[in-house]
Amino acid sequence: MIDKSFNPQEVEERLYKSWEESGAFKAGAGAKPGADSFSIVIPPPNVTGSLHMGHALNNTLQDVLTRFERLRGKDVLWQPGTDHAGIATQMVVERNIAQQGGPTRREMGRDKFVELVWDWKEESGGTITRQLRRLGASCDWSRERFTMDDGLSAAVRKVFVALHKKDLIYRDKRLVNWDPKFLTAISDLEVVNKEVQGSMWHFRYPLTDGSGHITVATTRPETMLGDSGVAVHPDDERYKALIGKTVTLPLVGREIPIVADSYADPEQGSGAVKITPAHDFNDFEVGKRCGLAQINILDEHANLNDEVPEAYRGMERFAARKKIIEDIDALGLLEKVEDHTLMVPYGDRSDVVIEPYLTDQWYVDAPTLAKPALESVEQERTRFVPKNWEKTYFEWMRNIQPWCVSRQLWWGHQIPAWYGPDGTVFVEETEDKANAAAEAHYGKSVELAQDEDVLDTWFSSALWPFSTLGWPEQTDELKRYYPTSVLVTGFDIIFFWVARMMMQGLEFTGEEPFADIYVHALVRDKNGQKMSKSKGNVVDPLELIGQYGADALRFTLAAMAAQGRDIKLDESRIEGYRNFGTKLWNAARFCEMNEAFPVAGFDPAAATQPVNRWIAGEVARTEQTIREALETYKFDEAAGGLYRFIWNIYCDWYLEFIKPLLNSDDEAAKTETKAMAAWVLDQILVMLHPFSPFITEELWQRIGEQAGGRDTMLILADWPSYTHAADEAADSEMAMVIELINEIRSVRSEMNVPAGAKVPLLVKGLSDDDWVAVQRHDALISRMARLNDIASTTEDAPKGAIQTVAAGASLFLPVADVMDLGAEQARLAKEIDKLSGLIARIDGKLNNEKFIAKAPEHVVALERAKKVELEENAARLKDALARLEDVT
RNA sequence: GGGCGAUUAGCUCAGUUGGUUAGAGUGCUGCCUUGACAUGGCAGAGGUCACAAGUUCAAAUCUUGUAUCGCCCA
Repeated sequence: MIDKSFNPQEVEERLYKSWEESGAFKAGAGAKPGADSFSIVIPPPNVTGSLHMGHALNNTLQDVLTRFERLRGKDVLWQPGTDHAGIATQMVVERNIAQQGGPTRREMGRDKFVELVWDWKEESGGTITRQLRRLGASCDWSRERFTMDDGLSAAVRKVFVALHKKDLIYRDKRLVNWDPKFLTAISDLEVVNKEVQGSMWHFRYPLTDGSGHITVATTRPETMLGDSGVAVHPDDERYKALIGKTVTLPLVGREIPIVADSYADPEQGSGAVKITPAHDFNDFEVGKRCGLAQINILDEHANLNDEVPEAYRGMERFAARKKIIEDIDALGLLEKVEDHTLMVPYGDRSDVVIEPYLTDQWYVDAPTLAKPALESVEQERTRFVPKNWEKTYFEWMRNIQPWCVSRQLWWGHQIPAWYGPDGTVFVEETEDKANAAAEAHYGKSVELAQDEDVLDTWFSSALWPFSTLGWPEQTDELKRYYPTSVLVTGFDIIFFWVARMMMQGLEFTGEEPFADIYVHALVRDKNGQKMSKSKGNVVDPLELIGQYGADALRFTLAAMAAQGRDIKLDESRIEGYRNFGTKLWNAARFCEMNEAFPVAGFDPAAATQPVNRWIAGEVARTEQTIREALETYKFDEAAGGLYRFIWNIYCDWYLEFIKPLLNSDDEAAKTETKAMAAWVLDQILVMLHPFSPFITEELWQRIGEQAGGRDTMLILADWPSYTHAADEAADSEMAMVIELINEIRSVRSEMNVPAGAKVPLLVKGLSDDDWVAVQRHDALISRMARLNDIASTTEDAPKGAIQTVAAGASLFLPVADVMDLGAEQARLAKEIDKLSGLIARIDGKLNNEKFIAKAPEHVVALERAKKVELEENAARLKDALARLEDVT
């Protein structure tokens, strides 16, 4: 006997284990011979990560697709894994060591430190994959990959070398975003610009010829020590005469030129701008155009270096700012200070102010690689869903900058570049090859030193769709599963990851890495705020799983995943969908109690009972809805369709309809009905399984135990394919029955007929066919509308009868003893009023010549038919009201 | 400044190519311990579809503008 309610905690772990151990998650499990492949690579979470709502949504949707396609018999691979998250991981391990009072990473040295990171990874790196299991993710864990695995590392080296040989990777001295906390370069995407209240300082720079001064305005006074010029707009009349003169830089004494460059904005500040090419991205460009010196005044910690006057050397950048302002002021050169709002770059992980910093770094020629990646989407070989995200992609790809891929970290793929004694660089996949190349170059063997830097984590993530399948080896998996079917991801990493996978995939495999890119929403809290630790509004998906079960959380996320819209998660929705699970559970219990178990070889098309023919048609309709919705990534429609079918059709109507049949003496009808009830339940379990795998599998197995066993676990069962269509006669018959019951229930409730009281029903004016149907369904109508008799009449309503209309007929409920005449009059009047309003509206249309002339015929016909029906109903009710008034 | 999106019931959200009496969940009200389910059943109240103008026989839906909010990129 099935328990009274579903207990997720009890079954989730057990079922997950049995799925995984049985091999059901493995690539190709349950595939039909010759089946098409369906593959997804997981967006690899950081190995340091733990499951947040975004992951929960992202992986729920992937799992829905994966399970759906697996049920459909495709050759499915959901490829899981994690990335090594360079800075984040290094940071975590450094912090751990510091907390235990251990040496710093520099004290222990690179090899020892990297070893400790690996130890940490082995011990703690599995958190998020364990959490994905709790969510029910059916990925092929036997193929789990890590971006620093040997195979993936080999792929990284191969790609680096190949790009280098094609000059698509090169070393260059440029300004980078320098993180002075982590002492590494970071990419533009890892910088967050924050608006802060600062000041605009106006400094006077004396002209070297003593003829006065020029005032420059700056938000970063400390950089003036590195100034190598002053720029004014070439058309700015105020300064035209000064172009070509020089100023003597205060505090430093350096003589620097005044140059003309349209970068200087006459409207901003004083219209003259100091130029510090080594410490500002715009100034760098101006400096190049005007031939100004690049003077680096900072060290890697962003303290002032030896390029500045002795008084400032070694000072921290913000302390230096303060002192410089004071010193300029003391010289009488501080003209004024204004309040100013400005954008300041911060490191997204370090949260310190980022310095533009002049260093040697490795760059990927992204502009070149971007071209084919752009065409792929333009020519729709890869499609964004929803489509509007392609604009974001285009925008980024068309303005893409060289990608700085070197990082001054120890945790990551060390760059496969070796330097000879004279600095000549040898880029090769292995040290041996580098040595050989060096020997060929120098004519003798020399000592080489490998580049100390590692690659940006996204460099290896960009290879994920093919490196995880074994590339550069031409493996079977690569042939079967690449290109992948769909990438499921959030829009926040379109730049970081999607664009880069497109570029590398095309460059190295010649094919787009995925056919579709489904971009899902961001999960926000119920007030629409982005969840973040600092705001403290983070909802932990694991807590929700503990509270409501994984199925409820998954169903909620899928039901709310409408395209192009963020998800504001309200816990009451999860509760509602948990209840939905309970509802299904009890429907299964009902079937069990009535010994409605699946019958082998049952053919729904052969059913004879109208209720059964009707529900079989509803099942087919539902299947079509779900399938089409999932094929177009409309997860919300699929979930909604299932919800409505299961609760509002199967439970609310079908199971109620069949109760009299199950208790009848008609053995044939009983047998058919039991088999149908069980068959529909099985269909439900299969179709709901992608969304709520645990409860459906549990029911599948429990029902199976009592029905002589199942051929397979639900996870590997077959998605239905029906040969029968809806039976229109059965549909309209049951629709008529439903209409009658609804109308009687409604009118009873409105007239306060006690819920327990059974009353007789008289029907007048029903068509012959409908009357036959009513008689056929006498038992269930009586039960559901709480009637003790149903009879046909040609007479007017008896005294004291409630009157209403449905199915084109008049319905009389003689309840003289409980009838409140006044209330009945009021009810009828209100009803007539409502109908009159509707009729007037239709008349408005039908009396409009233009409507008749221009609207399509079927629309006009529909309005006419509606009018006739409404008028009939109104006439009946008016009649009823008139007779009531006679009585009073 | 550029781009994208949102505004529909108290709250969270659906609403296909214009034609429905504008829906669901949750909350609210009334009734019901009716043999699957009170994590439930039945019935009900609740909406000028942000605002304005336009296109159309017909607008929640299309166009333009306004307001408010959000995100991304400068």
